[in-house]
Amino acid sequence: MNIESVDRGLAGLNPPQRRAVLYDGGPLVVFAGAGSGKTRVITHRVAHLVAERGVAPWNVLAVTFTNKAAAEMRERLERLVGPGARDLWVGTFHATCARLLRRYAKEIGIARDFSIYDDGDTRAMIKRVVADLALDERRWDPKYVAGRIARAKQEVQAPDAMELGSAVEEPLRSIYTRYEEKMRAANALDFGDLIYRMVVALETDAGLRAELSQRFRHLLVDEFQDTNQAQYRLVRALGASHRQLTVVGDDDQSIYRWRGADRRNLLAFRDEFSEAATIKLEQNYRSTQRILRAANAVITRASDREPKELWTDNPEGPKLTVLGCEDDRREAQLIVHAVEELRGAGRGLDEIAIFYRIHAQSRGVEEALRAANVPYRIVGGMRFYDRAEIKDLLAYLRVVANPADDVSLLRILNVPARGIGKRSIEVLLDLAASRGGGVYEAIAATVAEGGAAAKKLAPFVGLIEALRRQKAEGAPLAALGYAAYADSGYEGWLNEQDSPDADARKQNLLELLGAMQLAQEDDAELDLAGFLERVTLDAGDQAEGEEGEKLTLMTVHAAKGLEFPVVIVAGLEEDTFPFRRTQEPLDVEALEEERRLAYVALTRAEERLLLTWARVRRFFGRDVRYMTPSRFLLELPAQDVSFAGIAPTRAATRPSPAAWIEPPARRPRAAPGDSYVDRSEGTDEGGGAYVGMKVRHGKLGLGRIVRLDRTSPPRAAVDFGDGGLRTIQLSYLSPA
DNA sequence: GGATTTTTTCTTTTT
DNA sequence: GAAAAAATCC
Repeated sequence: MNIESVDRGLAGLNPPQRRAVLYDGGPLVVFAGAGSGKTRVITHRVAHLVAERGVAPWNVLAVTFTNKAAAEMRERLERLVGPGARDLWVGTFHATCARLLRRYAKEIGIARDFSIYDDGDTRAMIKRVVADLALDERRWDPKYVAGRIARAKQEVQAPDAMELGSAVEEPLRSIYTRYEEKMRAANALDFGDLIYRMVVALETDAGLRAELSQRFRHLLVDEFQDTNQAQYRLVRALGASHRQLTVVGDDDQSIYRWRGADRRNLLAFRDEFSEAATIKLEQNYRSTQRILRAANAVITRASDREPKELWTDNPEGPKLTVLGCEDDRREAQLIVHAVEELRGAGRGLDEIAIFYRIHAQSRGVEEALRAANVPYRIVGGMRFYDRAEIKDLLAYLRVVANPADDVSLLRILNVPARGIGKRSIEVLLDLAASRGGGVYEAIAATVAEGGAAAKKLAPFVGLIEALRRQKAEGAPLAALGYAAYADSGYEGWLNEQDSPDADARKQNLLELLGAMQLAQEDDAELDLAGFLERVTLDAGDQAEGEEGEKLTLMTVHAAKGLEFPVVIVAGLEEDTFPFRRTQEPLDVEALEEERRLAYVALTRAEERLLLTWARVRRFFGRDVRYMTPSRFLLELPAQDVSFAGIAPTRAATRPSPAAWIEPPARRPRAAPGDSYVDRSEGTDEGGGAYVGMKVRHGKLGLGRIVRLDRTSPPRAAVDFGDGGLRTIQLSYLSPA
């Protein structure tokens, strides 16, 4: 990573960078190409405002998208501005809004101690809503519904304004409505709410708008091409009056369309703030000529981009390497070989990063690295705070902090087991519904009434009450956490199990308690709600083990904003990168985003770039699929690339989709009731199945095959009529 | 009611 | 190949 030797003052800045730092005339748009010193411009601009123009630090708000970016910005600002940097408002959109929502809870009309629901909690809530409304969970899959509600919030659409594809989607609106009611009852906000609620509050309450515009006299937004509608409106509401707005972005690096981001916001901003000045940063300080040419070759094929030409004074550098491998295991091995070679040549492990398109690709590489004893760390992925035991303990704490938090309550009510089973929970839910209150109140009422049910519930109520008392008495965070861990019986439960798995869980929980203690030592003001907010909004990297030089593994998305001397990008195959969901066509917009993502990947590299692909890839540990090289590989400038292993030619192209479909050749030879495939044999190509054949599935009943997939094991898409179209392994089907 | 075994599904990308 | 869901056993 670059060392900033001349970070102080303006000496280290080139003319456009300097203009961006010093600009003093209202709204400013900075188009900042990859590696053009964007963060440096933002931090220097903030420092300039505070040090030279006499702006108070607490009047400056700088917004980023990721916690990583926010942390880096804060760190650099502390170096530039000194202790005053502590009073700057620097944070992600979500964290900033959460902070404001708590501070202005009263004005906005929410309770200050709200819980923040992550995707899992949100889905659990939607599941309950779908059940409440007696809708079919298969049709209204909580994950899908959550996506739709999230999108509505990104577009600032209340339930009655929700956009629907057609009338058959009408239930979505009911689900959304009911969901909002239940969230309010649970005193909970989801990720989308944090922005959405803040926007609505600002747009409807002129007083609040005036106050916050006054507070944030200068507003800077990083990665503006990744803003969605709600975030755009938030920025507008805060900045429209004083117009001291600086937005920085690069339409070529817009990679969050799926999260509602609209890269046209960058252009929309220029229209709306028509007096805005535009400054383009086009000199790249990061990469070699070759790397930049390769990246440019990929991005110039994108359509509809703001014209710009990235250039560099850096040396030509070595050629890129493209490595074709037989299969994914070999790919992982060869990557590890390359890493060891680089190490032998004097590279530190912290100078090397491996990127992949999806997290699932990490496993293979991890195995090879472990086998070779190469230390590594993974950014993102299965996060520490996603582990079941961690979420359990946090759920206890959330119930303590927010009595109305039903989702957390239901999570832990019977964990560890207290004899409160499905039936009892149903009764409690009914009781809560009929009393019109929360589940906890229903439990308390049941206990007060006495009787058989009360016997099992009373200790639980006692536990929660005791914890609440400790919290009210000002117990330190870690003490509260330990009390929840020990007194809930969780500790004893794990002790009983005496398995390696239980030991690992104990270890994780102790780590969480340690983290609580550290967090409070760091910030004495931090209360329980604040801690819970932090762990929800900043899932953090997996717990850092022992220190030391480590190789970094992450998705390309996680890599945005970072740079490494050596970058290895794995899995450059069609359908892997560019990614395509099985059976879904890759639409033009999605492909464009994959292209920008590839551009992001390539532009992370300073000196060396190794791109790998595998001809065969295994999925789900079993499926085998034949891959073809990514189109992005084929687009690289030949003079800048050296090829190793299997050559990536178009000739290696996959058989056309038609060839994938088994021709309707043989008639079924099996008698009804037989299975087509011996279930111990995963290699059978599909026996006598053919398109159009009638089949029976144990659960789904009768259906007709509409497509055969020559995967291993073979699968078929089967139309079950009312049951819908499903893709199922042939081994689960029998002739009908 | 709860624990244990088996079956089934699941893979973008993140706050 | 792991996590979630379902089925089965105690």
